[in-house]
Amino acid sequence: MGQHDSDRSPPMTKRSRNDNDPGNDGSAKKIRTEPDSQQVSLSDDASPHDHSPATDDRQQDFEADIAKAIKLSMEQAEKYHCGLNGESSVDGDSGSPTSLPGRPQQQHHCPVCSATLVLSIGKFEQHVNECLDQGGNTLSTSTTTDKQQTSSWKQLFTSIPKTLHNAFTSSTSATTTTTTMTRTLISSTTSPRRYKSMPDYKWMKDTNFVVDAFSYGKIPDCEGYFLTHFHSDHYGGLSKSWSYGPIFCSQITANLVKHKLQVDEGYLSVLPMNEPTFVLPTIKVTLIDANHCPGSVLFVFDIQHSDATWTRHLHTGDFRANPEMCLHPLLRQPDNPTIDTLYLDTTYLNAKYGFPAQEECIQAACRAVESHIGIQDDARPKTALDRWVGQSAPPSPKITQSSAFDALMTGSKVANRSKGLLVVVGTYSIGKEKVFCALAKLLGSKIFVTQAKRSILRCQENKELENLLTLDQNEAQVHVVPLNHIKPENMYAYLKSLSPRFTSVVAFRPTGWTFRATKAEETEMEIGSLSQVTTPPLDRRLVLRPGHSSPTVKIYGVPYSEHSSFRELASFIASLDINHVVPTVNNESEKARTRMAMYLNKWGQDKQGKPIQVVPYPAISHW
DNA sequence: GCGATCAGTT
DNA sequence: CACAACTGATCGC
Repeated sequence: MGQHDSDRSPPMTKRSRNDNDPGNDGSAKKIRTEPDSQQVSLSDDASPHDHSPATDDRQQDFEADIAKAIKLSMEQAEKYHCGLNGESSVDGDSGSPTSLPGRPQQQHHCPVCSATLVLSIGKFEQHVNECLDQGGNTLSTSTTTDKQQTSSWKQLFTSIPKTLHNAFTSSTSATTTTTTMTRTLISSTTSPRRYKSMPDYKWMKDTNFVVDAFSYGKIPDCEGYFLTHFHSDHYGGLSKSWSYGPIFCSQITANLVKHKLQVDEGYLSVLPMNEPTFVLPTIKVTLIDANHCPGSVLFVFDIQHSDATWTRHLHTGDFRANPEMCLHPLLRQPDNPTIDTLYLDTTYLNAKYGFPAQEECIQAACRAVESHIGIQDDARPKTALDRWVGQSAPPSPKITQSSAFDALMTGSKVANRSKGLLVVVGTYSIGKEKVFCALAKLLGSKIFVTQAKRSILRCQENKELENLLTLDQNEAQVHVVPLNHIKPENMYAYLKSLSPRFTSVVAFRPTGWTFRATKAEETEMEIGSLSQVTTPPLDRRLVLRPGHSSPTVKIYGVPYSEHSSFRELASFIASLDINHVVPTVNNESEKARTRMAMYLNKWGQDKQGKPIQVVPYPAISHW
């Protein structure tokens, strides 16, 4: 996102950054029972959630206008910042935050009160801020003086929670809109950090818990911070100075948080896997493996109400959906309660994202390595088979023959033939372990990692994995390096540094976006019914093609994703009983939101009146 | 010098 | 160009 960095804390401020953190929208409510305004209903009583194209377009214009206006306001507010606490303003640099003299007046739409206003940008900002301050209950079009604007900013970041609380308890659709809008505006990319507020979907409904929300400072009334997994875009804001409340997560994630961020152990509350655990007298939480990265979990929240009834919500964090999850004793239908609200990882909730199962990718990577072992064999006379294998895009039946051929060779012979071949796998700090483990197994090799990487892997408490690791580059034919190191120049240099132990290198970049559905597949997915979308493709063969290829260096992208594909998301939704879905990814774009709502509504309709059963699968590990 | 954040990169 | 997630640079304190 193109962030503009025009906003710095004024030097004289006495408030700490955290004090400035608004943590505002919606944060002051008690138990939340309002439906999130962005959720999509999958239930029979599916209330249409106003996503007509016309509305969206206008909405988009509003947001764009407002984002601009807000940015300007922020800059102006910045100048006043010293006065925000009601302390005497420091004179000097503040200057006059005028309404930009010389600007023509133009028509604007206030996103809060919906009024159409003909005002200069500066005056318009004042109006919007006033509206925001009042929780959207004003229809006033009056402008404010500069001084009033100052106090209006103070209010926005200190008093809004109360305002919104009131708004929430009075529960009108207008205030719901306001809440969402407030969030949208303030968290827009043009806003300075300390004004960032938390999106609604971070609150777990019917609780005072938040999920993956560490970058908003202290969140008022928040009783617990849940962390789904250890990736920086989810733990962002966590550091050793964390003191805002208990963090609930898996053992592996807790290990990583301790090791990498030095968060005080006292704040870490490890929950067991697969075992409903009371975190409050009326709330139990179950962790289920999310199939994303080590330690990643789904959170099942079961909440008991005062009338002794229970409500269930499921937060997927980041996840790669598979049949195993839907067959989990605590999720499978019909043995378990309906999921009222599903907080869904919608990263790839778009028909253009179709990619193979992880197993298929790993197989394909293994076949690629096998083909290079063939090429490496200078001693062996060239056969027709070798010539096939040596082609850059060998037809897959011949690949199969190659695998069969290699399988016939004795272990030592394979090892000998591949001795000078180095296999490099790129990873982020955690994740993609299955890829390098499978390759190491194929080659009967250990895995080279740096010390730093080893201590990260040790957080998984997996002795089998640890025993495969080595710190000696020469001892392992499989090397794990940071993903962004895998580019041609680096690989040539790396190979040279390891000469003469290794003579060629095959490198893999496992990443989700290498692969795209064909246009035809995309169209079918786009318009297909739920059962059509969940139907697997007939041809699931995957042949990797190197993105870079020379006699000594080959680099392959592998469509190895740790997020669900479009088809898997559809399969997951089809396999469970769900009332509502709240997307947790791609929410910033109106276009994406509309698109996601469209799919979810359609699928919801397709499910009507049909019994819930797990979508047929070729293996329990994938659809 | 440390912590936080953003732009750039694959 | 898609995306997620990381690194390095830069800023403020």
